[in-house]
Formats: sequence, C-alpha cells, structure tokens
Amino acid sequence: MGRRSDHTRDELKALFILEGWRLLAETGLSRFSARDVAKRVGYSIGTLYVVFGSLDGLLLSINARTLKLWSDFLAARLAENPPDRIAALVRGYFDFALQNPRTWMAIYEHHMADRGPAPDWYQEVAANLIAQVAEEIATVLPNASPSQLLTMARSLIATVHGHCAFAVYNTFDMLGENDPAGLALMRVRETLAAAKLASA
Amino acid sequence: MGRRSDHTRDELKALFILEGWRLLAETGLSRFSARDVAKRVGYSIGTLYVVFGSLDGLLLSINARTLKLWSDFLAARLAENPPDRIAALVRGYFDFALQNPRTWMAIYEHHMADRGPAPDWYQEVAANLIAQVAEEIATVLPNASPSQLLTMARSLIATVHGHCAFAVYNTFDMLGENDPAGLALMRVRETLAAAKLASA
DNA sequence: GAAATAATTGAGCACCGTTCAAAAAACAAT
DNA sequence: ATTGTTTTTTGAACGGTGCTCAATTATTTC
Repeated sequence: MGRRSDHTRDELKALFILEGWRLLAETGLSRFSARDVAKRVGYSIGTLYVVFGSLDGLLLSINARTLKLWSDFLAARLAENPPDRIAALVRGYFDFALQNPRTWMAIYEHHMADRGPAPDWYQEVAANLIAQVAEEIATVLPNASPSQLLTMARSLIATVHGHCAFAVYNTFDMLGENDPAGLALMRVRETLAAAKLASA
Repeated sequence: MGRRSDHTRDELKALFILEGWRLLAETGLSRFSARDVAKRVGYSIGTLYVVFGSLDGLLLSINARTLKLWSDFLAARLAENPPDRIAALVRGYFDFALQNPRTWMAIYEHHMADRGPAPDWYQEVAANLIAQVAEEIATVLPNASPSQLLTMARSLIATVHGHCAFAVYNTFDMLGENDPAGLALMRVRETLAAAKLASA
C-alpha cells in the first residue's frame, strides 16, 4: 500500500535499485522479474514503472550500480599500494567477477535491444575505466602516445575479459585451469614487454 | 494440422532446428519464442515440446548448429591454404561472429540455468575446437608438451574471444578501433613469440 | 473545509514456457 | 472392410511475464 511521504523519488529509486540488485544477485537475469522487485520493496508494480519506465531502465540502473561497485573494488585494491599495480588490476577484475557472477554477467547479457546505443553516463563509466587502465600502462610505457595508450588499454581489457568470461561461465573447463587470472596476467605482461621492446 | 507421414522424427527435428536458427538470427535471443518457431514450421507448439522437451533443449540444438557452422567456416578458411594459418583462424573467428552476431551471441548468453553442466556432445565440440587450435600452435612451437599446448590454446582462444566479444557487442567502441581482429592477432603473435623465445 | 494536484495502485492485456487429456492418424488383426 | 491398438499431434488451460492506465488515495492549496 502507498507510503507516499515515507520516501522521496530519489530514495524510492535507490530502494528499487538496491533490492533489484540483490534479487539479480540471487536469481540471475533469466529469473529476474520486475514484480518480484516491487514486492520486495513494498511498492506496487505500477510505481516501479513510473520510476523506471521499463524493465530495461531498471536493469540499466542496476548494471550501473554493479559497475560502480566494481570500480570501487578495483580502486580499493590499488589503494592497498600493491607492489604490482597491473597484477592488482587483473586480479581485481577476476575476483569481482567471480564473487558477483550473476550481477557481473548481467552487464554483458542485457542488451538495450533496439533502443540504440547505451546512455551517455554509461559510456562515460566505460571511458573512465579505459582511461584509468591507460594511466597504469603509461607508467610502464612512458614513451607511448595517448592514442596508443588508449588502444593498448582496450586491447588488454579485452584480453583479461576473455579469460575472465571463460572462467565465470566455465567455458572450456577454464576453472579446471590452475589459475585463469594468472594466465591472463601472463598475456598482459607479454604485451607490455613487447611494447617496451618496440619503443626502445 | 497434423502432417504425420510428411516427416520422420529426425526430419521434423531438423526442420525445427533450421527454422529456429533462422528466427534466432532475425530476432535475437530475447525476442525468440517457441510458439513462433512452431508456427513457422507448421506444427503445433505441443509437437515442438514432444521433440525437444523444453525451450532449453531447442536452444541447445540451435546453438549446436551454430557451432557446426562456425567450425565449418573455420575449416573452409584453412582449406584455402592461407600463408598464415594462425591469422586465418583469428580472422575466421571474428568474421563468423560479425556475420552471425545474434546466433553467435546466443551461444554465450544461453545458460542451462541449474540443469548442471552442458551435455557431453557439447563439451566434445568445445574440446575439438581446443584440440584443433592446439594442433596449429604445435606447428609453431614444436617443443611444447601436449598439456602446455592445451593451456596455451585455451588462453589464446580466450584472448581472441575477448576482443571479438567487445567488437560484436561494440563495448568500448571497439568497432571504432581500426581493426579489432588485427589487434587480437597482434596479441596472439606476441604470446607465440614469447613462448618460442622461452623454449629456445 | 473544499478543490485541485500529485502519487500510487492493481486489474487487465497480450504474450510467454509448459502440460496433458483428448483428438487424429497410422497400424494390426481379423 | 471393420475393429481394436498404438503412435503422433494438438491446442486449450495454467501460472507466469512486461506493461498500461483509469481509478483510487494521499497531499497540497486556497
């Protein structure tokens, strides 16, 4: 039943996102349902649709929360001043994905269908991640141009992502592999070493 | 209405798979529906469920068809006797995915939910792909052990897959990148070169 | 207070995957 | 041919989904 003055619009939105995130973490995208989220928050399905417009809108906000958590997770790892910052990033990428498999997978499985490209703030988060990685690479390759750094960051993220996706989905028995994150890290080191050699 | 003697069970199964594959290619997994497949084939939804048991079963068979097409695609590329077989494999991986984005994506997006691991024949197809790649790597690294070759094959496939997934999903504006497949190929070459050096 | 405005609701719509008693078709025996 | 048996095919029915929007409820305004 209505609890009109209990929550502002923003509080209500945050409530839906938080509880939606939890449900997604429990059930995965295929069993996720807007009605369940509304029931858990204690508002009606109609209110949810007033706030988010569509299931896509809700899922987009939930994925944004996952990206934020992921970003914070990586920042926390770097804040520990690890001796090897590149290794910390790669391990962080894997650890977050393996600790939050369902919400992590939802980022990649939820397409905005026709609705064209992702919204600006979404693209911005992605650009930030690339820029941060490029920064770390810059300390290893001080002679690389900004555009070279961006391309390399994208390629290294893709490399790590491929290994991580296989590990999370357990494709090719990747988890049977002693250490998929270690494998990805080896690939990253090879690339950086090759770039270092080429620039010398 | 029934067309009982028009098709054997196997013909019927093949019909459902073919038409299902086409629908999947047109609509993508999120808009895919068993009723639509049945309607297109001209049999009832009930018959589809007798043949496949569930939507999961149908999708599994459709994904198997995609894997077969992909495998044939790669074999055809290699059959052209390209000067660089590794490059042919990487380009083939990308070209098939970009030419069949929806059916390719469905392979990775369709989880068997709880139903445990993928069926044996599915694992077998995966193992075959890894083995074939390992064979190609073996010609470049004649001194590597079989287990080293398998691990390297898995890692290189993961590397290529990561770049390809970003290209197909257009994550990080990967398609804005001049040549994502070329980028993946560079990473593969670096790894092979590093392995060659280490074994020398 | 009453009137106007804003927020919230949930039955209703068209669809989904899935089931299963009944109907239709094919076959077997006489 | 006719009957009985078996196999194949059907599609209405069930509980669920995303989504809408007239109607209800709560708040604010005067």
